[in-house]
Amino acid sequence: MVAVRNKIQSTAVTIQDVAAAAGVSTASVSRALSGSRPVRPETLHKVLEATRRLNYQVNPVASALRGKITKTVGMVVPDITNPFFPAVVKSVEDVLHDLGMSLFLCDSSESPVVEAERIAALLNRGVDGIIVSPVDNLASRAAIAAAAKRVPLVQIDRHVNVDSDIVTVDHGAGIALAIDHLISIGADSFAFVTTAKQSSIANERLAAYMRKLRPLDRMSAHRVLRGDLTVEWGRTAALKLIDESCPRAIVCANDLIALGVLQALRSQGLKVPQDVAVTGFDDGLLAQVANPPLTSVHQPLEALGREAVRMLTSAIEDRSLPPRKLRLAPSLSIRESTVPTASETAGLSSN
Amino acid sequence: MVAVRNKIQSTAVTIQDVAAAAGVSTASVSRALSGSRPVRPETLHKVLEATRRLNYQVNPVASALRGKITKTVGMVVPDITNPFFPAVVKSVEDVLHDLGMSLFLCDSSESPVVEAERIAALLNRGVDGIIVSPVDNLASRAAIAAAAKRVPLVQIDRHVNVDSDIVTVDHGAGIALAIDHLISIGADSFAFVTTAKQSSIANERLAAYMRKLRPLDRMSAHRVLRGDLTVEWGRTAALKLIDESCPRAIVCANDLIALGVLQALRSQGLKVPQDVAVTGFDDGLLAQVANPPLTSVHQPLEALGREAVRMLTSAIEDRSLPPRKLRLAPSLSIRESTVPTASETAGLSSN
DNA sequence: ATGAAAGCGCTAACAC
DNA sequence: GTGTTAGCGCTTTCAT
Repeated sequence: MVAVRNKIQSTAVTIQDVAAAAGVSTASVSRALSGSRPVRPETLHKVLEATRRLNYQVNPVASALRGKITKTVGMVVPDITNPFFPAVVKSVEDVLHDLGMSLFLCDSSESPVVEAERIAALLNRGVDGIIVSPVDNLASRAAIAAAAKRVPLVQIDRHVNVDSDIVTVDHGAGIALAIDHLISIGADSFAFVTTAKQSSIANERLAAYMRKLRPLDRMSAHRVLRGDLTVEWGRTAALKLIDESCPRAIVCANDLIALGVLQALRSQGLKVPQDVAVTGFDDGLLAQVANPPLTSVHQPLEALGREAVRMLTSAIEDRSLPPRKLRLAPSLSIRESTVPTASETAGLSSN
Repeated sequence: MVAVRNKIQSTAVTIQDVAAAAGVSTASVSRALSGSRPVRPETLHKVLEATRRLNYQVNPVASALRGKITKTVGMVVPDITNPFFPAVVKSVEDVLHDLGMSLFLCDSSESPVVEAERIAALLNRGVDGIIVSPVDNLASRAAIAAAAKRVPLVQIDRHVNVDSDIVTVDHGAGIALAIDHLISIGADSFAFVTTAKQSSIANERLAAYMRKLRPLDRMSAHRVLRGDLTVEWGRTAALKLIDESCPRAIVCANDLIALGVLQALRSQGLKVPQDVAVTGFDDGLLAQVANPPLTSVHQPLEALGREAVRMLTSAIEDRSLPPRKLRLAPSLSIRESTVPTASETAGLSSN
């Protein structure tokens, strides 16, 4: 006997059923359940009772068609495979569900074209708002500007030059934290390994690196290697540095790069942090699983997602709100890769 | 002048507008666009032209209310933060969008209760199908069985004992691959570090480990450490092994554990793979960023997602299809952590 | 505070 | 092959 699925099309209970059971009109049921207008306590009670008894659930599709809000939010990330994003997505999904909303997740695969398609699809679906981390400073602009005209939109982490809500951390301050720490453990020569792509965050991080180091060591301030935000580039860049004038500290633009750097240093027999100290940026899962564990600029991933949703929902409720910009403070998670060698000796040991 | 958003509520163009513009009925427009019934080439042409000219897009909400399909799929994963899942999600989202469908993503936070809530929410939203990776062998069963009765459902990776479609890899074969490789490079004593939780995949992996090793070395066959699927447990377990009788090879139930093991071995001054060889399972991002790079049983993550969608959509189209079970073949990605020491010497060097 | 009734935009019968 | 029409289940006037 072959199992056949879905024999029983559980006939959904409608608002009409509830109205009948409660002995009131469908309008009253709707009002009682949504609270859109006051109802007599007695009516409320009858409705609630019938609702519970019949196990009624509002049909969100019908509600959306009539009411013009879908209780859905779309999120577009450049690459869900980069561990930075799942952490944010998790937080977004969590908060959203507590508000009775659902999340359409889209991955733009780092392509502005795909990104524009996804945004268009979300708008077409009638999402109440969009959270997006734009792929490219320039190429993403048009689609995001257009979307922001139609629905509330918040840019998260990265952002293009569009008048919308923005939630991000202070990347410049993060880089400064990393450098201050490296200096405090005695590092006196530096390099910065980053991406060649132009994004708001890459630019901020680079500017902060140069600003901080210029007064200290012009050589270090200009020791900047540009590739992309990948492990491979981290490896390549580190090998270059080792070949040339290897600095005592390598500041990396994200954790992926930092892990590549760690691999390369190890493969060349260099000890971390004794020979070279390394810092990452993001401080997600990767920093914790690194070997040795990686000191990294911590981004409050959960807060980033939570605040993005908070901004979005407030903008959904009141569309006349002016765009706001939230800049969270980063911190530094100090781990083995830059642990001070001893309490009194401030220098990096060189054995 | 403060910017105010969404002044222009771009009045959506409806099927009526297209019908008027094309000089046909709304029914013809619907038929022409959906292909649900044949229309005269001339009609088709007029409709298409008007559609393009007005930039018409079908309203998915209205379509869903009337047509009983929403073109949405729900996916529930236990923890989007585990790099295994983002890779699968990416593939699912990608394929889905090519089919004109959208993805509701939910994270159950490894909780059967949350999982049940999310599944209920998805059903209430009228998703056409569900892809789920169940949290717990027993506790997830009820909600999944109930959902599978209402809509097509495919279990991915992990699965509970419910008559539904299933897509997974052959975990037993994967473990066998890892052990065979370790033997081929001369390992003669083993340990298995895994989770204590009961899941279909954990059980399969463990059974395969014991089955394979029993004939070779009963001592090794029973050297099994159970904790959970985390880096922390990997570290703890490795330290235990080092304390007691450290084997020459450590087989890990996933990459997270393997990374913890690598950290612990390094912290104790043991060299990988010279002193101890290590293998992981999943072979996602983590295996590549590991230091040293980790030999790992490769799961075809992209294929897993793609096949899950394929199964789901075919079940959506024909609900009378019997449940199917797809078991993909794993492979082994050999990296530095178990690289043979030399072509002729089969043994692990011990210096 | 409540009910009756009019649609939201679309698709599926049902006629022709 | 095409048009007409009746809703899908809900929210919201408009009366009362």
